[in-house]
Amino acid sequence: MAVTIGSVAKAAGVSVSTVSRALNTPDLVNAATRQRVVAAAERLGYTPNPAARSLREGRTESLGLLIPDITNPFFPPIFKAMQERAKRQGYTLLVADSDEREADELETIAAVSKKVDGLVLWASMLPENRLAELAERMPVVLVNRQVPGVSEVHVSLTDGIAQATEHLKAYGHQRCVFVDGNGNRPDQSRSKSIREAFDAHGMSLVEIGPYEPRFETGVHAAPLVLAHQATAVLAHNDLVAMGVLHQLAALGASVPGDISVVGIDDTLLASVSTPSLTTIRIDPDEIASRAVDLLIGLVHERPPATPVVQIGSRLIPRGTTGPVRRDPQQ
Amino acid sequence: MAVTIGSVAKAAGVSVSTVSRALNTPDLVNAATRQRVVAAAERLGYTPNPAARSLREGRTESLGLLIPDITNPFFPPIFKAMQERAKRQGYTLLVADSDEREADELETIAAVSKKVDGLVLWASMLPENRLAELAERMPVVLVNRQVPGVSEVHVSLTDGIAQATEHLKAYGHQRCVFVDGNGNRPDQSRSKSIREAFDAHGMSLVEIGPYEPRFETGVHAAPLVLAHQATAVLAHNDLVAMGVLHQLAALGASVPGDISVVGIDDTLLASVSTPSLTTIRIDPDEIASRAVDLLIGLVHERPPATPVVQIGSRLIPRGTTGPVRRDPQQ
DNA sequence: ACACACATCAGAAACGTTTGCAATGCTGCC
DNA sequence: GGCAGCATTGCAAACGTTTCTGATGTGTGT
Repeated sequence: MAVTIGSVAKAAGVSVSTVSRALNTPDLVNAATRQRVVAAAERLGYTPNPAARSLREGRTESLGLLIPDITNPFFPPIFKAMQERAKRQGYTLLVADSDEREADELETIAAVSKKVDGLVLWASMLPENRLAELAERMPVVLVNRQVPGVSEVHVSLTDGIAQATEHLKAYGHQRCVFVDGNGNRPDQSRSKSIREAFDAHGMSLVEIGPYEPRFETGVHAAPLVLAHQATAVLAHNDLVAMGVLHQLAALGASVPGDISVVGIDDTLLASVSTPSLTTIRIDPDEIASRAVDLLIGLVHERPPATPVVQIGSRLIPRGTTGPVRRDPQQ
Repeated sequence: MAVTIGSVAKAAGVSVSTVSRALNTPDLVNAATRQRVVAAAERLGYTPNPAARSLREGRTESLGLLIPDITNPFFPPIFKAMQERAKRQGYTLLVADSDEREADELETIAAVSKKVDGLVLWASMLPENRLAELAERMPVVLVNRQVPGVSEVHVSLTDGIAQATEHLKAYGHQRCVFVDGNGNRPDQSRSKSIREAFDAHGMSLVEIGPYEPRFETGVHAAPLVLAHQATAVLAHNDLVAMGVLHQLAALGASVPGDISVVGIDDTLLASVSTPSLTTIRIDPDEIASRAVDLLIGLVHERPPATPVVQIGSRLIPRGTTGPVRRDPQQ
């Protein structure tokens, strides 16, 4: 039924081992026979059975990517870039969505780990010892989660936030609200960077939250921004910023006339909103490349040069930030 | 190194075949030995090697999903639902993004087809004969693409568009622009349904396009809407609608005061826009369930009851539609 | 007591591939 | 002319699993 290496061997009048060599290590076989073999393989439409090859080789030529929620528009471009990057190096990328639940994450890892040669775990919620233990057994690259001894790609918002702070300061803003949407996740670096940047610039920061990073969180935060008499909002991500934007409009506050809004992630949402959203961009291609290359390096037993790779960020000024109103019409 | 069925056998003091039976067909083994086996398996943390199992069984317990562009916010919820549905039936879902290019699609299918038991192809751009040929070789379910003899899930916009038309008519709209963002894809049913619905309600329809389904398409279309003196816009999808919304605001037209806007797909974009976007909803869970169940049926040699499954749609009225202005202030 | 069914388990084959090892024939060198 | 070495190829093992076949023992009915 299916066309195996045996069929090709028979068609070309050689043994299976010769077929295998002709296709994998062409130098080891006579030019004439090689040609017969590839012709036969071509004619029969032969492609090797990956299960058999995996079994023999102990490698699957696949990588796994575990993300909290593919529905968050931040992730699709990253997935796409990783898939592209992996494909160019001969790997298939297997994504799984852990749905933000620790239990699901464990289950998914169990289901997927044997089908791949390595894993990229994005903002894993698993306890540190489990991650360390997993990394013992197979190549693992963490993103936005720090565990001693495990390779990591870390997205640093420091630059982007510094730029956002300067940007707001230049527009005359003094008092800003940060809507923390980190929920109860382990990585607290986002709010920490923000606190430091505002301190450094001598600006006043009101933190509200932490809440879940949802649109409704922004909706909920909007009246608080007005109540705190802030003139600018920095949201945990673009989605939350959209909620703020939406509710500010409903409350009759104009953006950026009355209030400036800054998001984080530069997702599709930011570029399609009205007005378009000033946000802090994290380059998906860069994260994808670094994470995939790091992981493939680990698969090939090439330990990383540095245990943690830093990814930068930068402000993308757009339509939701502007000068603070001199004479606020009450 | 790795823990195989052999390790478990040795640890439990039985043969490999007994281990296999104890885990797969427990009825065939004595209760006492079964318990010893499962205890040993548990203790060693044994999980079967999927490559070996696939090789032996000829099945991979995986399904493939090929979509044009995961970056389109319509797809993530569908992927998520399909993954969930597949998981519950013991399958892993492998997604691949064909990036809207026919060449990539072929290549991706080649790379993925041997790793899965069946494929869901979303809006495939491949020629009919290739699809028919592929469906000969393996279980295939098409979505939004019709090929005789191949199973299909078809999203019908008929209901949703009819509702949208009535909705606009009730608000007094007479003249509407349809922004066709179908590009050069094979499936023309979207524009056809719209034409028919407007004809049936005696409303005037101006079609512009076809363009690619991008935000910029909507931006480009916005002034044309005003030029055509229409009071409503129906966009090919939510993303295009967002472009229209954005540019209408830039042109000083208020929504829904001056112009009403309707999208299609009910993506995240629709719910987070300001004002929130009236759109036609296609239930991702329903498509996902039907497609996955259909495909798994085919994998198990259960031919579908009907060759093509229809999925409905309905209007979700939100903030971008309203009554046409009686006295248009020039 | 004997045949027979049945429960329980071990052994071995098979899935498709790669690769170590050995066999063959040829070349070239002394 | 003989022999070492090399190019070329086939054979067989191995990867981990499932399942077919058969062996062994136990109980049952006559």
